[in-house]
Amino acid sequence: MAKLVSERADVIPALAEVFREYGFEGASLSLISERTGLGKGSLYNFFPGGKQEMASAVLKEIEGWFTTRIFAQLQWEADPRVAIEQMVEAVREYFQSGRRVCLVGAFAVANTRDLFAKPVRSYFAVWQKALAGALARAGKDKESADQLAEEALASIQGSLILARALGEPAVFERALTRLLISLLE
Amino acid sequence: MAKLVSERADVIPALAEVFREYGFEGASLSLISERTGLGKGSLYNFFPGGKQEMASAVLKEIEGWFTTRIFAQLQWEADPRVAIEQMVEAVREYFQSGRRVCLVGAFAVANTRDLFAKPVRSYFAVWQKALAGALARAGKDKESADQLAEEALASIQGSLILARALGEPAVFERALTRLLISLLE
DNA sequence: GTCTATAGATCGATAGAC
DNA sequence: GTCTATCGATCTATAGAC
Repeated sequence: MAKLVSERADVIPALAEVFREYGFEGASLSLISERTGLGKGSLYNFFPGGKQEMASAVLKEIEGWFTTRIFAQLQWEADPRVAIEQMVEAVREYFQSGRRVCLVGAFAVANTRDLFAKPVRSYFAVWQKALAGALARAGKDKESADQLAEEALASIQGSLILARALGEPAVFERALTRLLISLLE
Repeated sequence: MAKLVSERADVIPALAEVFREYGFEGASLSLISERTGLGKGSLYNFFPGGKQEMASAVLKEIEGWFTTRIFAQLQWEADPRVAIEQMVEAVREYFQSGRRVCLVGAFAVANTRDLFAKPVRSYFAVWQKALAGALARAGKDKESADQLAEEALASIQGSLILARALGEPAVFERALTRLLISLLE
C-alpha cells in the first residue's frame, strides 16, 4: 500500500484542480501531465477515453462528494435545520470561502456544455430536490420549499461569479450568511 | 451607405454571439470567419490585435449597451422605482428570458479571466453601484441598498447558470419576478 | 505500466496576390 | 480592403521502446 500515485482515483483531485483553473479546453494534456506528474501514456492508461473521460471522472467524484457530504444529510438527518446548517458550512468549505470556482457551473455555460449536460443537470437537480425536501420537513409548504431551494442554488452560483469578477471573496461569504438566515427563518 | 458589413462596428454583434456560444478559446478564427462572413485578412484589418481585440471590442459594446439601457436610467431617471422596473425588463430582454448566457459572467470564471479582468470587474462594479444608488433614492438606507444590489446581481447570474444547467429558462424568469418584488418592496 | 517521440489535425496569425 | 495560402506552434491522441 502507501503508493503515492498508482491508482486512477489518486490523480482525480489534481485533475479537478486543473479543470477548475483552466476549464475543459484550457486544460491541455501537457498541463495535465505536468500537474499530475504522469506521462501521457499513463494518463491514457487510466483514462482510455482521453480528456473527456478525465473530466467525466472529475464530475463523478464531485457528485460523490456532494452526495456524501450534503445531499445525504439533507435527506436523512433527523433534524432538517441541522442538515441545512451543515450544508452551508460544507459549501463554504468546499468553495474555499469564494476563492474556488464551481466546475459544474462553469461546465454549464461553457461551449462544451452538451458534452457534460447530463451530469451537470443531475448535480443541480438532485441538490435542489434534496434541499427542498429538507425545507419541507422543516415546515415549509411544498411550493415555497421548491422556490427557496432554487433561489439558494442560484445565490450560491451567482455569488461565486460575482466574488470572482469583483475579486472580493467576501461577496460569497455574505451570500452564505444571508442564505443561512433565509433558509432557517 | 446601406453597406452590409463594411465597418468594424457591423461585425461586433456576430462576434458577440460566437463568443457567447463558444467562449473565448472555443471561438476559433475559422469559426469567427465563417459566422461573420469575413476572411481572416479582413478580420485582422478591423482588429489588428487579433482575437483578444475582438473580445475586448465585444465587451466594450456590451458595456455600452448596459450603460445606455440600464445604468443611465438607474442614475438619472426621476423615479428610481420606474428605473428598477425598466432594468428588470431590459435584463429579461437582453438574456432572452434565460436562453442567452452572460458573456461577462462566463469570462469571469474562465481561464482567460485575467485577460479581461478589468472590464469584467468594471461591468459588475458599475452596475452594483448604479442599482444601489437607485435603491437609496427609493428610500433604502445605504447599507441595505448596497446589499440588495449585490444580491440582485448574484441572483441574475446564478439563475442564468441554473436555467442553463437544468435546461429550464423558466428558472431565470422566476428569479426576475422575485427580484422585481424584492427590489420594490 | 510508464515513458518519449511523433503523427495528424487545428490553432492564431501573417504574407502577398489582386 | 479582402481574399487564399501557409507559417510555426500547439493541440489530442497514439505507437513503440523499455
